[in-house]
Amino acid sequence: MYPIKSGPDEREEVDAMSDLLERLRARGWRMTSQRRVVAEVLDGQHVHVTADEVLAAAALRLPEISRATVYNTLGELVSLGEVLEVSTDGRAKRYDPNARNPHQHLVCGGCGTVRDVHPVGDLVAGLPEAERYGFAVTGVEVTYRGLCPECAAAAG
Amino acid sequence: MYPIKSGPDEREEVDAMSDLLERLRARGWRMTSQRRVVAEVLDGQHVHVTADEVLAAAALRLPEISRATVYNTLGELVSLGEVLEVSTDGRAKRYDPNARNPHQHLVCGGCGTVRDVHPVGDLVAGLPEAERYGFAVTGVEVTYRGLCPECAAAAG
DNA sequence: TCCTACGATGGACGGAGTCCAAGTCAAGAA
DNA sequence: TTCTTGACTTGGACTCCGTCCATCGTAGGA
Repeated sequence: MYPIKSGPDEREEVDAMSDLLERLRARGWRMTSQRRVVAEVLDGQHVHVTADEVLAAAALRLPEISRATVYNTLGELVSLGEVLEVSTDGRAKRYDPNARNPHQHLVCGGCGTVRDVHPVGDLVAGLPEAERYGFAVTGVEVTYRGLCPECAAAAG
Repeated sequence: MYPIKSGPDEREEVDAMSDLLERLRARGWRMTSQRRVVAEVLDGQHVHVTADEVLAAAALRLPEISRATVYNTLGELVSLGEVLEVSTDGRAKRYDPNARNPHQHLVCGGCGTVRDVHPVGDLVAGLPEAERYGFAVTGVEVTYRGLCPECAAAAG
């Protein structure tokens, strides 16, 4: 029913998947085929996908899945902390399945590609006390901007 | 024709304004009443406004101004480097007239207030070469997240 | 003053996301 | 196994943000 390719890496992925599905079930998620497919699509991704891309990928397995369901499910995964929402360009939000591993983003101004990166040093510490205006600073999001090798080459 | 109020503070603002208008004229801007009004609206702002807020404020002075004109003018101001485009949430872009002074943003997770802040150190340098994946990194945007004193107090 | 190319207009359009009423079904209870 | 029920899904309408385009208007140079 689900055209899951098999291969040498498959076992590990399926196990990671079960972890995610188990965590979701443990938090009281009613496990529907739609939610399972959305979770699986995200879990297999190593890039940051848009809701539309999730919908397209999910529809390959479950053609009748609706846009509203995809948005609902993504929203729930975000509020459960399993997925990060990233809006790098003011256009479509992207979803980052790598939420359990703290990281920042490197975005290509040409093609929009987003890569996870890991800067060194304490980023929050870079903001002096005098610049905090009494805020309790709890986190920081960093987006590095540039051109990927392909776009840089195309730009001459 | 232009219902510009006059008052004790008016002189200073008009001078700063003339600077901006002069810069724009020097860059070959054809000075229309619409562009003048949009530039004036932005220049008077110390907060980060949406295109819609700019339109509303501009329409007070020039009721027949169109949305397309406001977007065009904002786009030009951005590409001239006079105004920064900021998208802190995935919703409407905001425009930051403080473009001539490099800065980052501190956002309150409670009320959404955005403050300009000035972190110390070279932020781009925090990204190791090995983490750049061949990208030509040209800039960095940092958003510090936290709670402002009021929201922190309200949260207990 | 006249010309003309640049800019403004406003309405249509498109993408992203939300909302809602009606139908469906997962999973616990009996 | 078969209810039962309320959480979930559907799809279409809707909103919001922004862009496009044909047409009209006008700033500013000749």
